[in-house]
Amino acid sequence: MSTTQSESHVLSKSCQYALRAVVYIAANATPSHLTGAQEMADSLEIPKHFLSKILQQLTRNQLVSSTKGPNGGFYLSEENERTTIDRIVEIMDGPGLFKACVLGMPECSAVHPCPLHFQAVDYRDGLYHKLKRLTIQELADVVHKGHVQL
Amino acid sequence: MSTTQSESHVLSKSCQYALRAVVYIAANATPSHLTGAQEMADSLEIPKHFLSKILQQLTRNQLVSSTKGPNGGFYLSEENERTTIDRIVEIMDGPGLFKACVLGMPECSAVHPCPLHFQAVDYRDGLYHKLKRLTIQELADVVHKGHVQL
DNA sequence: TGAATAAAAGACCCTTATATCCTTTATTCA
DNA sequence: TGAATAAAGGATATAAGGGTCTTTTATTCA
Ligand code: FES
Ligand code: FES
Repeated sequence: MSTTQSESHVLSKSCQYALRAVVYIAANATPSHLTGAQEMADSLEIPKHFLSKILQQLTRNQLVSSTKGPNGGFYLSEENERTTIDRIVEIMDGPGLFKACVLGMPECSAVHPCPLHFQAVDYRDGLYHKLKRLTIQELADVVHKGHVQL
Repeated sequence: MSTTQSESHVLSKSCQYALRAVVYIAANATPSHLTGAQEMADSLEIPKHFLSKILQQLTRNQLVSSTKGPNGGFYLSEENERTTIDRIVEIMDGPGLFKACVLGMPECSAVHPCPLHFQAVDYRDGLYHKLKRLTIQELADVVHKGHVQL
């Protein structure tokens, strides 16, 4: 009589880690002290090698910047700081997360709605539009002001 | 330079299938013709054996009713019809889906918010409260009136 | 009673997400 | 130059979700 529950989530773990890491970099990296993967892994309690993979993906897609070697690490260019959260989500979890039907139907629109479309769509779109306007820098500011956990 | 994207989702596939199946039963089962797993699998285009597993889980938890043998199948008792959607989601995906932090932090509250808490929480709660009040029967009615895909 | 039917149950496999390890490349500085 | 450092990259391992198959149990009805 074992009731197996598949753990579901809005954002994949990779995406959650990515967001926390980027905010961490924004809040902690300075020109004289870049943020290393090790430091981040320790501080955020994310498996180091997994974090590295994620950071690689983000740098490849130019959402964060990095330099190798001693005193190397990750940082954000001015342009990176203006990146909006939805871009990170899109890179990590793909586009379509905020487009897809909650019931997994092939189409999602008011013309071909599923039974839950009208209950779900405003929630989904609401969050999406907020993330579209929210920048890394803005999140980092919130962290600086304290009162949020990372 | 391959950018692997982990597919994420609000509801697990099992849960999506469960919801569609239950609504299908509500909309199609009659006392003289119960809904069989085969019929549902064909109509909803869900792998039959996988669907069976899911239906087993739902019947074990008394969210749907069933009888074996010829002319057997699934149906909803009056009580079943008054089940709210959130119960199904809870059985399939576990509680905590609507409680958990979007960034995966151990706590989620206004007292210990993550950087995205205030952007995400009202939408999350909004959907949750809708599903808490919405019954299977109400969804089935929408289907009967047409204009929704299943 | 027994053949047919359909759900219940359990064992098993495949794919994907998550996580770890090892090697290579770039950079610093003594 | 060369030793040390840290990211980049590739290969591999583990866990969970998704999916299939076979056997068992309950029910109907000829
Ligand atoms: S059709 Fe299902 S959410 Fe839009
Ligand atoms: S603490 Fe992250 S969503 Fe509430």
